[in-house]
Amino acid sequence: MLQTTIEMEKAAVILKLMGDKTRLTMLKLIDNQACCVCEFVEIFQTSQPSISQHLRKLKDLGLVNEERKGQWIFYLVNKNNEYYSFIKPILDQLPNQDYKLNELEEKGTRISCC
Amino acid sequence: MLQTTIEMEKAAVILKLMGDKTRLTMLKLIDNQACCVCEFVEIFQTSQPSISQHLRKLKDLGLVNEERKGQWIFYLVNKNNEYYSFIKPILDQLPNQDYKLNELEEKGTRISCC
DNA sequence: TAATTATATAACTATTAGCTTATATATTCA
DNA sequence: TGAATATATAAGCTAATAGTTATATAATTA
Repeated sequence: MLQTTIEMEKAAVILKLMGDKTRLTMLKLIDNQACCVCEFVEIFQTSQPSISQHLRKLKDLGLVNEERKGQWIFYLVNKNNEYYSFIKPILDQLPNQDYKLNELEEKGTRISCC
Repeated sequence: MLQTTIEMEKAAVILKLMGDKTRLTMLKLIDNQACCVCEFVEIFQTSQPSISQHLRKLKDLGLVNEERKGQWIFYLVNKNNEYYSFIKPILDQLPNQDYKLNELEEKGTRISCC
């Protein structure tokens, strides 16, 4: 078969991280477009440290990249990560979450990255 | 797109369940062939209640089916479950675990279901 | 340069999850 | 029917996880 294979251990770690609604939604969102911490705070209506801690876990596994743009730090799914091919088919089955960003856009609280 | 879609909430619950090495390996094994509790106990070298509790969680979500054959209860991935199409592509990326059953076969501890 | 804004991190707390031990139930077999 | 085998479940313990509060760092702006 042409299927890629991943060690069970690693797969379980990744799936556990994805098995959290906040992190899963984050990944789905930033598979398309970069988002900064303060946007996540508004989208998920939770505290900034909570968001940062979720992002930290995703970053530690290499699933996301961060990029500072001035005072903001933008996060984006790391498509070069060796496990991207594992998570991509999962993300593709999830409902699009872009409406969450559109809501920010309408409220004028979207941070447009240059 | 022709992609199936699943609610975020449900997806997160399923991924969390799959994010455990024991349960993930179980699912991969019984995607092909039925296994009974005592086989899992031997494969994972853990206690019977622990195995039963893992299976219980998978069963509660409808991911697996059980079928009694005499004194044994065999478990199998439920391919009729509405979320099977969600988990199948994940399982397909995992390395085949059948060698674990082959080991039982050699040791003579495989329970052959009629 | 001081105040403000964005983010990260550390410490603490509460909740959850997994395992163990003990026990109950169901089936088989002598 | 009584003993043995297979499985489930409940209760309790411990470890892991997620969130909160407090604080530190970095960049921006007045």
